[in-house]
Amino acid sequence: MTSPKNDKNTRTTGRPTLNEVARLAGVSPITASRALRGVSTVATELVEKVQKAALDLNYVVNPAARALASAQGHSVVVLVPSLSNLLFIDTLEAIHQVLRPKGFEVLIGNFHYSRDEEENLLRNYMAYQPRGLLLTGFDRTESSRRMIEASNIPCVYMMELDSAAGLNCVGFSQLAAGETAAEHLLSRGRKRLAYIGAQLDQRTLLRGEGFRKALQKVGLYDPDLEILTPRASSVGLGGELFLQLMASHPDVDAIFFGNDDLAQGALLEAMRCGIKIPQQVAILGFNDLPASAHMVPRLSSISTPREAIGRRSAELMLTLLAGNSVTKPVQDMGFELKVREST
Amino acid sequence: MTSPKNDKNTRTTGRPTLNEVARLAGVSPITASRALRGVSTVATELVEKVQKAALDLNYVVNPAARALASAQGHSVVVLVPSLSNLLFIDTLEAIHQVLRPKGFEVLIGNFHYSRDEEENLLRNYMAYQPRGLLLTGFDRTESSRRMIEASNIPCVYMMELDSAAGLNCVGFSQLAAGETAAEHLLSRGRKRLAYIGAQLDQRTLLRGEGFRKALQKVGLYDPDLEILTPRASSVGLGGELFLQLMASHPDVDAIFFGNDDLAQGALLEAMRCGIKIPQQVAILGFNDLPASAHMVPRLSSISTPREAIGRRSAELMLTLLAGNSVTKPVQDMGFELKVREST
DNA sequence: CTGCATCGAGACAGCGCTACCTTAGTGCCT
DNA sequence: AGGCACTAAGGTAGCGCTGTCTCGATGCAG
Repeated sequence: MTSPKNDKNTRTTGRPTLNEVARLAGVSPITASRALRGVSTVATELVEKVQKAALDLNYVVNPAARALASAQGHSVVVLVPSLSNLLFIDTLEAIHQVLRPKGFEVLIGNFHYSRDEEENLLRNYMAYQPRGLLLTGFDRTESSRRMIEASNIPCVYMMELDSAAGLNCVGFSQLAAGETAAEHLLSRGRKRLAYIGAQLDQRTLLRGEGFRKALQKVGLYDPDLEILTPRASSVGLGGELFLQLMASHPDVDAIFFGNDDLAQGALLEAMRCGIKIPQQVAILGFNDLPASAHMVPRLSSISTPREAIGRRSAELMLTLLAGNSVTKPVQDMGFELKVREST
Repeated sequence: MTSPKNDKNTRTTGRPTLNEVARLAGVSPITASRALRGVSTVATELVEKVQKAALDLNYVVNPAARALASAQGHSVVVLVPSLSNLLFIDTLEAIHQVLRPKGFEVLIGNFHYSRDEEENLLRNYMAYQPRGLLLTGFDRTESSRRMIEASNIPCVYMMELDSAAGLNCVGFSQLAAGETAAEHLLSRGRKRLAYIGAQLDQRTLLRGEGFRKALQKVGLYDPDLEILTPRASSVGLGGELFLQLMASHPDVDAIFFGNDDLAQGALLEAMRCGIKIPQQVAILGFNDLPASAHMVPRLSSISTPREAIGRRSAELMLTLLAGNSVTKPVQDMGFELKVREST
């Protein structure tokens, strides 16, 4: 409508191009390109002129052309194992918050806790020539690993720590979290401690391992008091497994759940059958989901820095992309035990 | 490592190109292009040869080059108002499930219930020349509307229905849902019915309006029994508003909450202060979140077809993109009242 | 006043793919 | 048998942008 030249040529986008910006600013296209990208070798005066021209024309770069010309996309790929629990949403949100203002497109892939699906996503997203990869944990197929290696794309691993391999990672020690859980329950004088975990990803297993080790140290570990299932974590499942455990082992006096939704389900089921929490059984959750503090009784939990991990990972990625050296490749964001009524 | 030619030219991606595929298949690049895109004018025999060559070389198209040459991206933009409650996750997941196998990239934008932010996202994503837009609801800025109009990009509106404007939309009647809520509570013999809504987006307001109309019809509407707050919906907030309402209007005997997390918070708070649900107050939620069926007492709720809306919206988009005519632009996916213990 | 290093700006070419037009090949009608 | 419509494949030329090289302008030492 408002466009003055209504060419019949359909191959153009119709949107203003860098050439037009350059013409309006009275400089060469190259200079306009550099000015808009903030390349330092352009005179301040020209930069301003170009920026004004771009604004006037309502110019936005064509990412496809840019990617093609520079053989590099302007995106960062984030792969998470799940979206359907809230865990990774906070992290994703924080990543967006950091990366978008810097002009990076965030491509989200959900691999549903499947290594093969992650490999597939990785293969597909590589076509976009992303500038960076933000991955969850270290557990992946050999092919995935090779692809990452071969691509030479900077990579940050989230959620777990692994100081050995010299990778960039931002997270907390899942092992230590499990230990802390056990120590807290032990400090309450409990003797028969159980661990219930679902959705057996690497992190859930590590937590369980930490928990087990702490119990073994004081000679209170009983393998019968460990329920691990690959089923997806949910409130309903938590209630179910809780009842199952209480039926088979009525003497249990404390349970650590691998995720808060499981623990919440247990609290609700306990209320339904009149099991007193924490008098008969202490219940400890993990992740400190928003509802946990409001449960009856209020659920003790280990709060995880999901938002901070996302933010820090993204910032670390920016550092890597800027080519700056990374002083601390392994960033332990810690966790916090929230003691409430259920323990 | 395995690459035979290690050119010093850094501008290339290093990945195999269509030209190499064509050469290996013994056809021209353009034929290879057509073969891989499934253009029908290529002989079956050649298509097979090209596909084999592509497979052998592990060829993946360069999306940037494709987008540049065809002046069209291969992405579909989805804009949702929030990720932090689970509502839109199911929908997004379903959209992915439909669109990714067809080769479309799904670009997700979260506009945090802000019209301005939506406009911003829209403007940014337009640069990617998306093939389609999946938007939430009809409430947006005039600029956004114009941008959508001017872009000429097919658009599907999710979550609400609007038969008047001739737009493609997939959802359910928020108004009818509010009415159903009121009718259900009235059928339980309740006389003092309240509505508590947070995060006042268009849909929450419409639900409230339906609820109000149904009450007005039977002369039981009392504006004092309506709490609306722009604060974000959460379990904690639900408990808070519930207490506030019970303090100011102890005679309330039924509450419809605009979202399940609010209702869950109310149930928990009620238990804490010994308010009997549903004897003293009936509580009805909305969206039927996973935990609701496990609350104590089990929460009655209106179940919304979030997954189906996503799937159907994506399918509708595929129809539009294929250039096929749409027989039913307005698709009512309905909702379902789940009667449980809390009413 | 000349020569050299330094720096800012432009010319050129090409990234990998596809739209458009052209050409070669097929069968079918007159 | 010749001409025609039609189909299948290829040639050509860009899409909009940026890497690389080149060139002119500037500043300073000799």
